[in-house]
Amino acid sequence: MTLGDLGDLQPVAQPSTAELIADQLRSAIVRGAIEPGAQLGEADLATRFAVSRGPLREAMQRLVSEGLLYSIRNRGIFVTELTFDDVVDIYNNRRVIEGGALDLVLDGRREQTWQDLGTAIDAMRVAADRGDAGGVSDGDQMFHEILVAGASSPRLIRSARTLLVETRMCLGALHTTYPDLHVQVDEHVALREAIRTAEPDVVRKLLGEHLHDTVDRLRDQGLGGQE
Amino acid sequence: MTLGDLGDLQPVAQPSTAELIADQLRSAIVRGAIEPGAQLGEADLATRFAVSRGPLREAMQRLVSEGLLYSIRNRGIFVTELTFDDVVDIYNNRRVIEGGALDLVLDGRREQTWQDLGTAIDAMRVAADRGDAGGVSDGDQMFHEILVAGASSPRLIRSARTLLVETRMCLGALHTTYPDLHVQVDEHVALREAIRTAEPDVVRKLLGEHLHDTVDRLRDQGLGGQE
DNA sequence: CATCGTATTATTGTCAACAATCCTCGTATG
DNA sequence: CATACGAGGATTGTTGACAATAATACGATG
Repeated sequence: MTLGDLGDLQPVAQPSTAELIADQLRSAIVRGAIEPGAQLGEADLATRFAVSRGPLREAMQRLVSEGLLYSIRNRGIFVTELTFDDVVDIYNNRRVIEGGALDLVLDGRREQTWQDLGTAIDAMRVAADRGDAGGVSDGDQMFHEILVAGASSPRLIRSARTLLVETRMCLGALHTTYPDLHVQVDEHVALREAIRTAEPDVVRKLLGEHLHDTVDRLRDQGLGGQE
Repeated sequence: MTLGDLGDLQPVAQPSTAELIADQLRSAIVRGAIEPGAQLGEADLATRFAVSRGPLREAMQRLVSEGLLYSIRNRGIFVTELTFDDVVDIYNNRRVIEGGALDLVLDGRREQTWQDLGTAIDAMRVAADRGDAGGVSDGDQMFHEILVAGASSPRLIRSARTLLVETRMCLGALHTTYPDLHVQVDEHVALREAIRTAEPDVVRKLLGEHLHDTVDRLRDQGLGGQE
């Protein structure tokens, strides 16, 4: 008995409980539901997730190795609080990672990536039109995620993911950094067009400035000296 | 009661048990003591580490999030096996990460980093003189770790660590890739000198080629098509 | 003989109880 | 009054036992 054409079906991935809890926790932290510096009481959280402390602890260990949490022995696990130095480091890393991804994209997948980025642009525009700052921020993240995905490098994608999570962490602290939402959209539109047509050096520079601008805005608006 | 000058003492870090076990496991995997694809039996490992299954599972979750292990629900946790595509991806990422670190180093810490790299060079030379391939490999890793440390970016350092671990994983599979150990040393010496004196573009290019060479050697020697 | 169904066994997933550590608050003492 | 000491409570660290799932081997059936 031979099988017919079933399309490209992929193996079902049954995520472990630890992974599920880790995802929940991560989004809770990003959303700001748990504020930086706060301790994650095991008993409390365990009942909240309706699981025992065992799986919860496993999940927390994952986030520790991602750098979202830190643990002090016999005291507990806490949400990492980002200093301004961290913000700088995060954006430095984003420049490195996304810049590296960009190089790979420009080396043969420009058109495809340009097309994929359309989804994010559309989402941003719609959100901006109705003044939905959160939606624009979502679109922003989507844009950069798609950009990195264009490099089709599993490791770059993972690095970018954690960096984007950290980005949202500091953004969450001071809600929307752009004066006008449409400015944010336009910046990404320009970047997208450059990816299709401009010289590599130019695109690269544009991305660098785009990320540099954000860190400047963050410095001006919120955390001046140090956290 | 005021305290006198105690030097720059830093907070004592009592690592959690999970972290300790994770370190042990990581080195065991890198060393090749556990071969890729192998399942990590919990009961067996737990007795081996003289702990219960709880802490062990926590440690394994860390390595899962690092990508060294992967877990299949209700089946177990396994050591990830690197395909040739992974090798390419690892070296692409190393180019990105170490290249990014290099940019930061060249931007104001050239002399200092050049000096720091001396340690690694010395270690490599000594090892090469007595034909100790493993020692040279250690020095190689140290070199790249110091290089990235020069950028003093916690996140770049962590990314680089993970990548170096993965590098050693595939290297471990086919023991020493250099025809002559001294060639390997000389390549690093050239790179180090360039970091002190050469134009940024040149240094960057040199590093890129250095990493590219390695992947070529790996393709020639061991894994041709896939896996 | 190949295939399907089933019992067995081993391994993972989960939990609740116990031990160890730390924080807090009250008390004693100089 | 400030400090040191100690009891109590709460939280984390660890363990062993139990439940659930999947791999294996064996026998039944077409």
